Amino acid sequence: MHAAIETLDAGGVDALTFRSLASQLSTGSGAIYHHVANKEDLLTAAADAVMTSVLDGAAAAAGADASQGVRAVVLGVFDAISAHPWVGTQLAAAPWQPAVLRLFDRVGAELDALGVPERAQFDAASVLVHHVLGVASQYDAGAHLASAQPGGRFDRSAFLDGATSALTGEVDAADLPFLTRVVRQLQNHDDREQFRAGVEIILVGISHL
Amino acid sequence: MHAAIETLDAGGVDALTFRSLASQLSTGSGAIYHHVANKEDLLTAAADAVMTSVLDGAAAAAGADASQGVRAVVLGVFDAISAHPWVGTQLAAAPWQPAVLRLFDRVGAELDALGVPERAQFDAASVLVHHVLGVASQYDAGAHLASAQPGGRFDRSAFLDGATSALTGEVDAADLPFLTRVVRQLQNHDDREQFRAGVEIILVGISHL
DNA sequence: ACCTGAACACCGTTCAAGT
DNA sequence: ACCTGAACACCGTTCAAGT
Repeated sequence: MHAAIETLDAGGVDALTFRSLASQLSTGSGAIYHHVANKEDLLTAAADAVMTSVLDGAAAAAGADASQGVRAVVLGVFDAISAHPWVGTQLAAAPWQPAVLRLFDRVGAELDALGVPERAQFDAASVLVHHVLGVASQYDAGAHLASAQPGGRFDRSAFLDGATSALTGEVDAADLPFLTRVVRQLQNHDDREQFRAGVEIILVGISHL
Repeated sequence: MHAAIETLDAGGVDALTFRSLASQLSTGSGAIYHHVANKEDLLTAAADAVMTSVLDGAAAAAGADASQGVRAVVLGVFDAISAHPWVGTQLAAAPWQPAVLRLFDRVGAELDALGVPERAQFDAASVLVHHVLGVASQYDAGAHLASAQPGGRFDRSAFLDGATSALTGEVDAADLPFLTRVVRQLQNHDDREQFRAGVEIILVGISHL
């Protein structure tokens, strides 16, 4: 499992094959099936291991301030995904996998400590978790944009630079009037700041429940 | 493209191979590469086609009421994902693909019509889009749970039924105190209602910007 | 009991050869 | 110019054979 996470960190999901993992562990590829049921299981377990360690770390960072607890948890997960982009992909790939459940549970506990009414806790936790997952799913944009791009993708740097063609491939900037207009205020855009702003919007909404 | 969407609707992503698509079109597998660059491109284009048609449909449904515009768009996308689960997977799989950009742009336009201050529109649209994507990424749970499950997944029906083991595989219900406690109020839980509740929470937060 | 690694049944993708 | 479909380079997964 440790070895799998190393490979994933180094080369992403494509780099992790049963053959590569077997040779790294100096064993046969079939031997891995004695420890996991299949590849999906392997990725699920790897993501769960990362999430468990992140949530433990977030506990320490939050300290005694209940109002900062949710923020610490959720930003901790964001930072983990920045460091291990494959985790973001994996969280969004398999529904209700252990890593997501742990996150959900922890967010719910923090909301409880924050004094959110009991009947509203599930909905509230749900929005925060979905926000994290939504951001996570889009997060490896950087990694993808850094390499050569197939058609149909958004080139954010080109967009932000105000290049004539904001989009590569089949989508025309003229079809996206809002993004074209709003992009000017985003010259020094920071993914983490935007994630945080989203969390604050949601927390305001939750505080009115 | 039409043929690809049919195959995806019928059998999901696994059913769509270059060979199956080629035989359905009575051509050679290599011929498809004259129309798309690769498989990712094919899925991106298929999801974009669905999203474009959904957003056009949502325009009609919204009518003249500006305050219902965002809701109509976002619920329309949710319903489309219910009908075509592979779209949810695809939206969360490739970052900033055309389908996501169209959704983002449209949500932004609706927020503008709703009177959200200009400097707040990007953050606001971003939260709503991420919420949709987060929900989308978890949505094909039903499809997966219907079939035989490998370890490590959340069995929601078992959870909701209060079965002794809420989780299959390596995660223990005792590690999830919040979910274990809150699950009782979810006996007649409705995914669409919960999605809607999340949207309302976010809209309240946005209205305070 | 557990590991080995060749073999199987697939993929996506390419490309010489056809039309 | 466009299509064909066999061939290539991989996968995940299985399983008889070893230890």
